[in-house]
Amino acid sequence: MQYWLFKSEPDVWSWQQQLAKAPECEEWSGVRNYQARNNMRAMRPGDRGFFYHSNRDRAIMGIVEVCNPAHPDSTSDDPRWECVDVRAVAALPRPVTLAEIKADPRLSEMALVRMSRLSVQPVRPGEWAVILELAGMPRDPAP
DNA sequence: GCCAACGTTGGC
DNA sequence: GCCAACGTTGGC
Repeated sequence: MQYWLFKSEPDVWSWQQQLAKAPECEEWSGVRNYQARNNMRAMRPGDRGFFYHSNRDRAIMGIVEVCNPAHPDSTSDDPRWECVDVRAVAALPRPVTLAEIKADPRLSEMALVRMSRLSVQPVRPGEWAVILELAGMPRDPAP
C-alpha cells in the first residue's frame, strides 16, 4: 500500500464535501498535469492519501482511500487525462498546517514543501506517520 | 493583490 | 530543438 496527497482548493471541492459523500466514491477529476496524472496511474485500490486544502486554509484536513484505479476523466474529452476515485475515511482530529509541516525538520523533504505546485503527490511512510502524530492521531484508522 | 515557480505554446 | 511569451498555481 502506498501513500499520497491530494490537493484541492476548498472553494472548488472541500474536505467537508468529500466527507459528506462518504462512504461513496468520488472522481478526483480536473487534473491536467502529467506528473499528477502519472501519480494517479500508479495508485491501487486501498492506497491512502491526505486531503489538503490549498489557498486560504493551507492544511491537511483528512484521510481518503483510493477506490478505483485510474480511468478516463469524465470532465475531459481528451483521453490523456485520467483520474482515480476516492472516498473520505476519517477527518484528522486536528488539521496539520503547511506552516507546521515546514517547521518540522522530519518533513523537509516532503513534496508539498519541495514541489508546491504539484497537485497529486506521493507521501513517504515516515512522513505519513509524522503527520498523523502532529494531527493527534497516533493510530492509522482501520480500513 | 502580488509575485515566484513552473508548465505550455508557438515562432523560428 | 531552443527559447521567449504567456497562463496558472499557490504561498504570502
